[in-house]
Amino acid sequence: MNSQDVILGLLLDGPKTGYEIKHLFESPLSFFFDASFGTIYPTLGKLEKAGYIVKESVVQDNRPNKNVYSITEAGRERFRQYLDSPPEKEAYKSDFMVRLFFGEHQERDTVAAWIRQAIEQTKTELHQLQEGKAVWKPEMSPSQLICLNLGLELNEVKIRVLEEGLAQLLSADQASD
Amino acid sequence: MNSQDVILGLLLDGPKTGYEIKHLFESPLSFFFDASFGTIYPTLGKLEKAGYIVKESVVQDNRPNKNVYSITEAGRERFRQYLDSPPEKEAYKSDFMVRLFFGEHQERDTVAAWIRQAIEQTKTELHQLQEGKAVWKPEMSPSQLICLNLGLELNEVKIRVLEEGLAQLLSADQASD
DNA sequence: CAACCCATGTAAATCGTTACATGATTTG
DNA sequence: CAAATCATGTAACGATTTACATGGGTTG
Repeated sequence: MNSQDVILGLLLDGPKTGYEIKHLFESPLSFFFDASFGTIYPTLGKLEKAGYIVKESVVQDNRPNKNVYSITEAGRERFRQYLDSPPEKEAYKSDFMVRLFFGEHQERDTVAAWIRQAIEQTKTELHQLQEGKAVWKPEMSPSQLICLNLGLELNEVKIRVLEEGLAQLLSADQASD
Repeated sequence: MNSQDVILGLLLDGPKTGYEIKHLFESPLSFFFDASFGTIYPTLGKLEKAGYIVKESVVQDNRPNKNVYSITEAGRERFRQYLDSPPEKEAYKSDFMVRLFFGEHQERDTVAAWIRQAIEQTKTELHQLQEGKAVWKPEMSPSQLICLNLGLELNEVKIRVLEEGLAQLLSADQASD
């Protein structure tokens, strides 16, 4: 899976500009995949050259002109091929967790501060997802709802496990208190 | 955070070869970060050139010679700088979830099959982590235990949410039955 | 004797981020 | 009038994966 596959998937729903695609990454999808303009525009170029999408230039008044891309039959076929390929292994890459993994080399209070900060940040993200759910829910497919729910619950468990871990860390050894 | 930071962190505990480092990625750490030989060896080379680690060649009988790397004071300082830098955003990149996100364009039974497979795979990973926990637990630091617990619980929720989602998906519309 | 473990490395290819570059219009 | 929105793109750089390349020793 790469940006080509995801962008083709997004275009299944209808023609879009690169700018609009970027905005679609501010949905539950962003929890599992994200792309910047620096990826989106070159990818659209590649997909067009390969014949998977076609560009239509739209001249606008009072706005910059835009390029609207539509998926072709070749593009749909390419997307089907992606779905036929074996799914890649999941990768939960977490800088914070790596730091925590090396926590034994730090002061207990330093690690505790890291964890508290991670909890706060996760709570913020959870609230954003919860607000997002209220907004997006009506237009989401059942499948997408599962994605959103997973994002929500993953954050909830993370908060719970970190809170429990913090408590254990602080009770385990009282040396510096 | 990149492989340099993680490898320095691993060497805080004592000198290691590239081969041994690779094996350390078969621990709870692999849940949050992984690296292949193609990353490890060039990274060790860079770290050595930068003076963050030093190499000692060890000649062995009946085995290929090995290069044992130790962290230097400059390396420890570099690791401290990494810890002082702001943690990067987490990235839960999931091919399966992306596919699920586009599930509305597939047959309901196809999506259900995807979900069932994901549940099975997650259960397998969960069991492996549980077995690993029994093995590693005695030698793990409190911080590392939090990492492991998070890995465990994240998998558990994922299974629960997918099972619930599957049930809803199948009950929501009975059209094809 | 096949398979696996030990052990190190290189090269090509792919992929992606960040920063740069531009510029009109609308909104507070 | 500053900031945000709309809108597209390029270039440099960095990171990583996969495959290739080698080869002796041990174990079942």
